[in-house]
Amino acid sequence: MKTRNNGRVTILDVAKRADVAIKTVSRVLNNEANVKENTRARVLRAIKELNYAPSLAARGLAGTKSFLVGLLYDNPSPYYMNSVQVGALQRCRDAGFHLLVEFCDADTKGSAQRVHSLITQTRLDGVLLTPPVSDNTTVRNVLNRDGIAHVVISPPTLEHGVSSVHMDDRRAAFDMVEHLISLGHSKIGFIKGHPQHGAAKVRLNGYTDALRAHGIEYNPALVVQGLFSFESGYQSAQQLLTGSSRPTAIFAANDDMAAGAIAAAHELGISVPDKLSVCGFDDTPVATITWPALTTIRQPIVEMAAGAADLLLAQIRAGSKEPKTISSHSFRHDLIVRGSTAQPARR
Amino acid sequence: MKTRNNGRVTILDVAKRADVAIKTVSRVLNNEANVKENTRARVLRAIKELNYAPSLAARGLAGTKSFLVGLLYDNPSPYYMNSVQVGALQRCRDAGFHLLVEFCDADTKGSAQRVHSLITQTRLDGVLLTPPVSDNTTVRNVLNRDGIAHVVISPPTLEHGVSSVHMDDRRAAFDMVEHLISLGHSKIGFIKGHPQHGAAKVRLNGYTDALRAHGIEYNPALVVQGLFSFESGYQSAQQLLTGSSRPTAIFAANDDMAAGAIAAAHELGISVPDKLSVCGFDDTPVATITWPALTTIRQPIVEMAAGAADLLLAQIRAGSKEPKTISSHSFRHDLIVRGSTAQPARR
DNA sequence: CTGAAAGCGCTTACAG
DNA sequence: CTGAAAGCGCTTACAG
Repeated sequence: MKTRNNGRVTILDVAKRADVAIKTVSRVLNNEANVKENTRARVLRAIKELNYAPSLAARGLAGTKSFLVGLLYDNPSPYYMNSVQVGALQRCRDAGFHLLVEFCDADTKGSAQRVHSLITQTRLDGVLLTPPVSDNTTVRNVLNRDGIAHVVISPPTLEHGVSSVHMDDRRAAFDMVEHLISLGHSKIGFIKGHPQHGAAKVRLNGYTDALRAHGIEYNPALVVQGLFSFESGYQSAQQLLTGSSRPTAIFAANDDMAAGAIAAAHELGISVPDKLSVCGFDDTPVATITWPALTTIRQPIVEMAAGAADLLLAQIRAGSKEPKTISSHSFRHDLIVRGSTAQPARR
Repeated sequence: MKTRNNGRVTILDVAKRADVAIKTVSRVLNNEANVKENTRARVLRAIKELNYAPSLAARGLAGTKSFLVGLLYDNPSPYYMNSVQVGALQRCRDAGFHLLVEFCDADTKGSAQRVHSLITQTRLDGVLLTPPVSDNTTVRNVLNRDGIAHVVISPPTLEHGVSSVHMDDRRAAFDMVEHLISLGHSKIGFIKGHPQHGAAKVRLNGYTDALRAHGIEYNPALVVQGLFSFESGYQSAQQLLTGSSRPTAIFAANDDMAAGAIAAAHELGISVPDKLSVCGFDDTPVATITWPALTTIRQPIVEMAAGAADLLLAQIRAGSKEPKTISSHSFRHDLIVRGSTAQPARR
């Protein structure tokens, strides 16, 4: 009998050594019931002695699970992405799953086709969607059609039938503006996030909510469009600070833009926080790198990603049992006050 | 004949539709020679019509390739890691490979065992090592023993028989110090990188080289230990700036620490660059977020990672043909002068 | 230039 | 509680 096996240790080697059938080894591998304690111990010993690890390809081909989870991303902030990966990776590893990172151009028409190919090729057990892919309904439709478990991280809006982890961005932005108002500010500028990112709009809503709640009239001249980048924050702040109605505080929809606003203030010789308060959103490391350090909203990204992985793994374990296990998990935000906000300068 | 196929499109469906044997479809899939143009076209059409994508698990199990590349990392800077991933991911995708991201604790004894398990489970075709995993000889030994193609990104030292991409860190640090000297500085502080990262030592060597080349005596009081983090840069700079021999310039072994040094200067009321020049290394986005923006060394991380992926994919394609194709690629650095360095203040 | 058969290393579906 | 057989969807090794 010829064989192409390159001396790799297979389930058959383990079975022989433990003097059982391969099916029994398989049972031990998959933690199935109905294995005598003694037999299980013998198999485990053989596995250890042979340094055996089962082939994912074979398991995937024969069974229903690939032990592969996909992480779809597109161009997010490096800090954000890194945190997501750390959180997701840890849970996947603990559960014996591997993480496949795939770039997913949010704009392109071809994304649906590419996600479908990815799934048929790799037989992904589940997929994690990060913003702005979270907003992409085309991709989500493909996932639904192909019956692939998925969890959306920070979806633009909460929907029935969609598993997600999220934070109350609107409330968080509200809290931040209230913080500024409580310091005595009323001319508060706002730099909006990327127009195509769902969370961006919600943060603007929180801003206007807070103004309304405190009887401050909304002034469109104080709201400018940003793109979530340092550069866009810099330009937007410049616009606000050299315009006709100069704010005493600027709230940027993320930390990078807030850092840009601080740079613009430095350049214009406007000292922060004495003459201008600046605050951001997310509490990425950027927030402590600026001078002064940023008052911001802490978003627990690592925990959220870990939570998303937990939800996904639970769905995968449940399999295709009806009803589908849809669940969402909401995370708390925190207002982090640092040196970049203070009372407005006296006249 | 019962079947467990869940209505998935397989190579057999394609073969039937194109009226050929599955072997012929396989040939087309793998771009093998010896297929009549007409036949190939017929098969390709069937593939398109059926929206067929071959199962990686089946290909991996039957053949010699898994189409999976591993990226081993441990705790690097988010910016660095993100850039590496972007560069590697793009090339892998273009070549039809998928990227498996795996955390690899550089310290732990168990890393060898875990890497071996990873390889036997997933049958990775190749592995990319990022610093500080690049320094881990235990992991590299496992890779060699298991005969897995791998490329090391920025290894601590260049070795024969190891494929790598790298930059001349020593020369780059030399250039930076020479820049400071040319501005008129002679009391130049240095903040060292993490003691366990290979590149860190090399940058220190470049610093001492430059001093020697310009007849400036090495002063140990001007060299302090950092950890590549913002916080460690902050503390190290504080130490340098409040010590007995205060430098007129500080060169930090990466941008994060340089940002920390700028923060320390701000806190002590020492203006940058008027009273103190500060410079970093890497040219991450951090370098443009600080105020003033950092003079630094640009390291082409995305290009280096893409180059590493190219080398790895070439090795994989070459297969186990002797002699092993070991090659290294050296990348050029650039000195980027921004606002954080200037002539020293006059007495 | 094309194809029929065996095999990759597991799990599924049964049987006992 | 355990096992023998079939099958997953491909590639390898041949044969023609």
